[in-house]
Amino acid sequence: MLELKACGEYQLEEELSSIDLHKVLAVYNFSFWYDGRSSWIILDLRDPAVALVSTDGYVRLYGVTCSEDFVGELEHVLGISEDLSGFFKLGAGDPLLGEFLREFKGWRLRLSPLWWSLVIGVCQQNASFRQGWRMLQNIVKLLGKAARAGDREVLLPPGPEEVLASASKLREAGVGYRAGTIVNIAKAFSQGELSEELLKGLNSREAEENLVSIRGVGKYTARLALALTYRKYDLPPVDRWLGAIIAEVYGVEEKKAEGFWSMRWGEWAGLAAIAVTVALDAVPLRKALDRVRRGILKPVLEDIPTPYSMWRFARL
DNA sequence: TGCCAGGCGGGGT
DNA sequence: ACCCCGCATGGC
Repeated sequence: MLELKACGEYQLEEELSSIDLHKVLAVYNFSFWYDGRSSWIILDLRDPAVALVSTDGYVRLYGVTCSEDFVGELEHVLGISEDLSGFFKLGAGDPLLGEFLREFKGWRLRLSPLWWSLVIGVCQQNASFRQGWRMLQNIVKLLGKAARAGDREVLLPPGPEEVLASASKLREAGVGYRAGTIVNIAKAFSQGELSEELLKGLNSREAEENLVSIRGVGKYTARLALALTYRKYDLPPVDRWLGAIIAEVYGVEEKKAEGFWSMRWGEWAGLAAIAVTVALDAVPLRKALDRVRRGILKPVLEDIPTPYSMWRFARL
């Protein structure tokens, strides 16, 4: 098994004054990474490194090789120094997100490696929230790699190489025809055509252009990945679900929803798009429209998996 | 049991 | 620039 060395422990302090770590760790997390008290955070998949972060701010760092950069990298992944004041100001009183933003002021989006963000996007294609996250759970369980961090064990998502080495297992994970796209992405990484560093310096347009050149990766998947990996929020991933909700709430035509959303949220449009999925518990479109009409605009469901509650469910 | 769902690409017009 | 269809899979 992969052995990760203990690379140090420390307490997050002043950074936490405005952060609600439970919300940061709970949103879009799996039960095998977060148990309500502490969560595994992936710092690096290539040269594996993880952090175990408790809701009280205590941090343990582990890696195949230790690096001074782990502390800064963790802060980046958790978003604890991200200044969202402009976002919250812009969202105050918004008919769709206003209430959610008041309650989730301490939430920050956790980042994923580019490779994994793209897989997340692909699994959302033409599937319900629940089916998509079940695929991801299956991929980690069937193809992931176990690592020992100190006296604990952690399951890491497969990297591109692991996926290429056992691509047939993708079908077992229930991803259907998406398997081809995931393999295409894995090849792009493996052959060096694509890397997280490569896109970092590009603006969102250029990065999107680069990503959609992979067969099976379109605008939605590319933009979701830009938000989930780089906090590039200026190009929002607006799918049919969000488009229909925007049309309902703001009274615009569905085909103009994306343009409206970009205008409304500016540099925060991508984060706002993701926030809507959390606020509405990612329920299927009909129910989401119904909730919007009834004004239920923050997470309320506990008994079924939702973006905010899925960490409680061993099986999605 | 048949639909059909946070997309996508390829084919039409 | 649109519009429309098929697509693997699993849940309702």
